Amino acid sequence: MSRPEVKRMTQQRRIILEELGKVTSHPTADEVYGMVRVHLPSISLGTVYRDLEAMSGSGLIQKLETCGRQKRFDGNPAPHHHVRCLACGRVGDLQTDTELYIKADFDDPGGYKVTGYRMEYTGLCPDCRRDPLAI
Amino acid sequence: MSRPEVKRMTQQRRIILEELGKVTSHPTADEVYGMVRVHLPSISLGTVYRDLEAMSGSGLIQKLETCGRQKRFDGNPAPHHHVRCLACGRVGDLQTDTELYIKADFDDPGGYKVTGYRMEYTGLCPDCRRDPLAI
DNA sequence: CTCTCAATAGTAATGATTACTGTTACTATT
DNA sequence: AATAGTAACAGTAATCATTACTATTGAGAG
Ligand SMILES: [Mn+2]
Ligand SMILES: [Mn+2]
Ligand SMILES: [Zn+2]
Ligand SMILES: [Zn+2]
Repeated sequence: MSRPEVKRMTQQRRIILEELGKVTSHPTADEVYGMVRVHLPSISLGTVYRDLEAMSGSGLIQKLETCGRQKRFDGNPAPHHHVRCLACGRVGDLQTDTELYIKADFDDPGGYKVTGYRMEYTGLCPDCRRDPLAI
Repeated sequence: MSRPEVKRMTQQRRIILEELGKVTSHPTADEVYGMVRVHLPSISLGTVYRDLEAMSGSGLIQKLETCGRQKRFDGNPAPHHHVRCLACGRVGDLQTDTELYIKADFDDPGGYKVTGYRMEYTGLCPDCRRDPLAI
């Protein structure tokens, strides 16, 4: 439960940040690895993981813990909502005007202190809409 | 993306169901394995995984895909909300009266068809409230 | 420019889950 | 009751994402 932070802006971090800024696709660590390797062929996958973790800890990017197997990352650090495609796992941005007035910060009779919530919309991405395979 | 279902109520499934009904703790597959082994020492962990998957597919139990590393299981198939402790990962039931009127089933300009949402409250469990270690 | 230690590449290890494989045991039918 | 068909089983190997380790490099403060 530690929070690594960015102390030095290395080549690796600068390029990861740059590449993440170019897309709106919320890539996985592995996908970021592929994008960055084009410009820095010797980068290690471990570095990508470590840097993504550190930069999200510092608020430069977002780590999306969508309820899939893999974590996804977002170059846009501003808070906003996301939809996850139930068929292929892709994640998209969602600008919903529906205000979420969810009563967080309350005591539950069960004894839990509720301080927040995590919300994720689900649905179908453009591609899977027209070809709805087994979901 | 297949959905295995229960066609035969075996010893293994009956006992898993029984043990899951005794607790309100939302155990992981591994914890269920421990509970069931007391009554059925020769059961295999793979069987526990398969049966939990099959019985949640059939609606006999719930699979909670809380955004932690491990899946958790709930003997209560009725829909209700959950809190996850940010310190230890434990999951509790939450009876919140706050009605969630979230506009699902709409089209996003991004092209996604939004059909639902997944919601999870976060906070601190009774134990971690009084001893707030590094979160 | 020099020094320090944060960060790196490369690789091994971990941990949860899933797949495989030969065997067992429900269930329906002769 | 014996037979057949096949769902489910135990045991084990494999997968996959992620994290840890270790010797080496380089960012950036002074
Ligand atoms: Mn986003
Ligand atoms: Mn529950
Ligand atoms: Zn899709
Ligand atoms: Zn706790």
